[in-house]
Amino acid sequence: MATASVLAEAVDPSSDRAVYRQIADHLRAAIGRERLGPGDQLPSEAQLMAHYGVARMTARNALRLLQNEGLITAEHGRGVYVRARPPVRRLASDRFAQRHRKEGKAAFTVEAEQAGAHPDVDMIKVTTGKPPADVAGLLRLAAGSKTVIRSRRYLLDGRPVETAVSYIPADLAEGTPIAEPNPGPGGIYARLEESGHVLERFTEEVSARMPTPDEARALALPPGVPVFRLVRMAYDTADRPVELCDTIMASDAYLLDYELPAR
Amino acid sequence: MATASVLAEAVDPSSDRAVYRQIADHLRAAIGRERLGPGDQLPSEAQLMAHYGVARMTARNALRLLQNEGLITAEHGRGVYVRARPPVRRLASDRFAQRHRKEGKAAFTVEAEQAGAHPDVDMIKVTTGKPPADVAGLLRLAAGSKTVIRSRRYLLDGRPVETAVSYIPADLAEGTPIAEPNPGPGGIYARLEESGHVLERFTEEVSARMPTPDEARALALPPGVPVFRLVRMAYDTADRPVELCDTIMASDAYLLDYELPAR
DNA sequence: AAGTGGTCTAGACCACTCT
DNA sequence: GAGTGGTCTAGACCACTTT
Repeated sequence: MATASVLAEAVDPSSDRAVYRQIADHLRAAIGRERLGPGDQLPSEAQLMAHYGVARMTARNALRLLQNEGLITAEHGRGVYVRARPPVRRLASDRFAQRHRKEGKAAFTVEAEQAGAHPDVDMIKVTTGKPPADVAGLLRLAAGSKTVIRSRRYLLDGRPVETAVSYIPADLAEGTPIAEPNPGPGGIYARLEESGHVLERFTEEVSARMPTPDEARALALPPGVPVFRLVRMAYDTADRPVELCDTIMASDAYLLDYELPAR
Repeated sequence: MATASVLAEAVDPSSDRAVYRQIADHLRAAIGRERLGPGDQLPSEAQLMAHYGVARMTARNALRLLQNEGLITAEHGRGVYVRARPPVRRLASDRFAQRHRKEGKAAFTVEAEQAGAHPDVDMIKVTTGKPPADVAGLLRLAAGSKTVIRSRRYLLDGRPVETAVSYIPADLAEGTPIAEPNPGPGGIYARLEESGHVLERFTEEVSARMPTPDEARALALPPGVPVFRLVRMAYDTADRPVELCDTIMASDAYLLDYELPAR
């Protein structure tokens, strides 16, 4: 029972600061000072009510605040726990370099195995159709042009960490394994290079925001965990964009590494 | 009054989905379909109560859900509004390239003016002292070594968007303008290069999470807006790390651009 | 003064988990 | 069955903004 050690203080009812914020401050401090570590159980709502002499909603508001800060997760019927940070996957800036592709594996697989984790891909769906207007523009497609659309979800040790949708111009993809659920060894980049579209560079555009309800479901995200959105474009040696990949990632599972030029 | 047009539907009390979630779904859909655009006012709590026949907490819970998704902001005494997305600053991957520095301006200033915004820096604090252990390790400092610690906050058109703390090994910085609040034209990178530490490359490590209360205050963040954390390291031509910069950025104000090698 | 959101109380019933 | 969190009601008083 973590209760006694955590709740040494009482709230100051004369303070300007709302009572539920003061309770949250106490708990946050306990987590920060590591009196409460990842996975530890917090006092129950009933214990908070008794200890601070407050109504249930006040105790709940304190907990909700911490939940939205990403510090704790509530488990129905079990209790409230300090959020256990999942192992972080470090994405190196050279992860799409040709040398990694040569070994016949896709980038996700190579990296996961290096990290000693079991990679998996599910919810694979491959179709052909007109992409959204902004995607068509970025791929410099003529009006009405179609793309192969590949969507899938990546899992690490069974935990979903990333969903991605790729758009490849139909003239590069149709009739090739790129339009099949399994694009073969090395992934679609290997196929593109085989057909003469050697890759020259990638651009990546990173943003962060809270997930939509759909995204939270697909990635099994608890409250308080934002997502990264990565929009990556692949260019061939003729500087033609040959793929746009729109990715949503659980931000607590990733650390993105980049290298910047100094000249 | 947006009310009538927005609240066409009623909740299904027999549904498994909680009533407040159903109300949130309605409002979210109205925002998504652009029946409610940025800056538009949502129905008040009283209006939601009357329309759906629910208690106040139920209406509030619906609004809180949307607030935590970053879709709306509540303004005490005024009402609840669709969040107006601030203009986004695009950070190019070559923003620290030497050629930008040559003009005698710091990276933040150059970029802001290009975007037609008024840049500002405040809360500048420069000290000398022992850095945190992880920082010392990354800078490859001997035990007990000191650094110049430069912390500041950046504003764009008056809105705080970023706080940053730089650590520069004391042997490179002490007695130079780097240890002064104003490091002179071109910023600290120009000073480092003048003293023979020509910059070769930067690494940048990007993560995202919800802000701490301190960070939310410093960046004036409403609920539902995550932060980026950028840890940048600068290396000179001898591959010595000459600076570590730890940055917290309002994620709704930034879009990070990177370029990745394909070989 | 009227309307808005912010905080708080004191209950109720429910669904889930564990023993 | 006991304990946990999830939802919901029906009130109250307050602080802030606008008219």
